[in-house]
Amino acid sequence: MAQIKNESITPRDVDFAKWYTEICRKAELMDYTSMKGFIIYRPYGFAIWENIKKYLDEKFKETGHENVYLPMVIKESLFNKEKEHVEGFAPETLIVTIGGKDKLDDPLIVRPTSEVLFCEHYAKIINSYRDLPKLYNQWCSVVRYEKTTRPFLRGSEFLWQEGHTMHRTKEEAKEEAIKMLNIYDKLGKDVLAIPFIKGQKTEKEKFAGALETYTIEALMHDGQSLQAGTTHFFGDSFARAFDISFLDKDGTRKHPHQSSWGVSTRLIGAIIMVHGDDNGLVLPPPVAPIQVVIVPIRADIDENVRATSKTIYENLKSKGLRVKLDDDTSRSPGWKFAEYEMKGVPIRLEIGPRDLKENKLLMATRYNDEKKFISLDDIDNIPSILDDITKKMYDKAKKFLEEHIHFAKTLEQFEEMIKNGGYVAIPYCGEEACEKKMKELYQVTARAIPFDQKDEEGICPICGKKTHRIVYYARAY
RNA sequence: CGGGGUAUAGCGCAGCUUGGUAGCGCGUCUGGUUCGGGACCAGAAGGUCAAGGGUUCGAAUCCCUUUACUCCGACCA
Repeated sequence: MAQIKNESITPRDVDFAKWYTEICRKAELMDYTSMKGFIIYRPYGFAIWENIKKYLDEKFKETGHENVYLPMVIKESLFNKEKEHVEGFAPETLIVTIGGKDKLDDPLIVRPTSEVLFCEHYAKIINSYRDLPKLYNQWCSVVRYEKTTRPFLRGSEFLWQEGHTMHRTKEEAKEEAIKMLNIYDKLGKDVLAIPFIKGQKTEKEKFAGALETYTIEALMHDGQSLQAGTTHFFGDSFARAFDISFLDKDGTRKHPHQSSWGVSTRLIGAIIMVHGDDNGLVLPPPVAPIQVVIVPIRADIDENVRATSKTIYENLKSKGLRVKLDDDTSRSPGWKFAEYEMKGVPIRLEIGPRDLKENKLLMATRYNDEKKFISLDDIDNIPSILDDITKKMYDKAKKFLEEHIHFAKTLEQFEEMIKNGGYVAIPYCGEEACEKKMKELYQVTARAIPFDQKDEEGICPICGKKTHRIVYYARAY
């Protein structure tokens, strides 16, 4: 159990929301601007995003995707082509109506997502089965004019990647959506140390215009669920609306099938709320802008401390680690300890004259708040210690997740179980009316129909219909 | 978009009820002593009191409008 060392931050269990925003600011991840919902990603926060981006970009390329860049505005008449899509996004679009001094006849919508732009382009470049699949991805920002905003979780503008792909067959497009969901899941395990629930969205919760939406849901420390990423299978509805077709091998003209998928800077919010504690941020090593910080003690008077710190710094750097040597003697060690804990640096090495005489130094690990002596030779093991930290953080989060999944057969059981937060599963009849009822009764939404479920007969506790599926409900961000 | 709360120095706040010279703590800068869990002393800098309007001889303070943040709902990555 981490003892509270930093008195300047609101404890997590006292006021989770306040704790969250304090971390965002005090760990120097972001700052507000005078435009509602538009935030500044400060270097430390942006670096986390860059690390996520780097991992994903490699994975995308490994799986045959190409990066492109499309315009940030979409003219209204183009946007209006796919009915469901428009209805889904219309309430939160930001629209440019003036260019120079002239009022625009066809206003420009600042992209809330780029499906229609991709479709307009695909219509021109897809003519033959040989042109398929098209596997495009775009790194950009999108604008959704939100009514209530929170740093990283919900803003008027956020950074993301959006993959948009076109395929010859329905099966292939659907397979793509599942494949990318699995890449996100792997990102969670390898990079974010966050276990996800993988599943399908209900009719009510799926993306505007999609046939099926798949989701990764993460459980925050306060028991609420966060939709961390989604992938969509569109079928050929957009292709029909945008008149995209190709001549297949058999000589007939067909509409290609489409997928899209995205994760956003919301993942930073997930990292904060899954791993953070009362001393601040706790970063999994793969995303940490600083993985190891070296704090020399009495470096001003001790040549050995100074030289050894430098040697260790160079050594770790040569291993490809992101390491910082903080030899600023105008700050006390105590100040530095608190500072790097607030910033969630996974490993801190304290190098002082006393220990150095015995050829050892202190290693503090952030995620479990432990300090132990290691020998100078152990420095070479730090890369594997960092890997281990990622695994342990994942295991810890997974245990928390598993402890917060329950199964209810009746509404009475549901009511009792949902009080403690987390997910409560009930038999899923598929009726939207039942979902709405659940929301009215318990302020919960259907988060996912998990892929991983037993084929057991159950009865929807709302309408009484028989079913073989279950759905997870939770309060959500 | 509905209901509440907030806005005074970089951060946290007092001052407002009862209008009359802009305050405190932390941080910042300088010098010195310090340095193994947010050190100490001395000195200094830093503010159109969110913005706009009104009342008044005079407004941080009273009135109106707008904006942002925040919490609770409705809507969503």
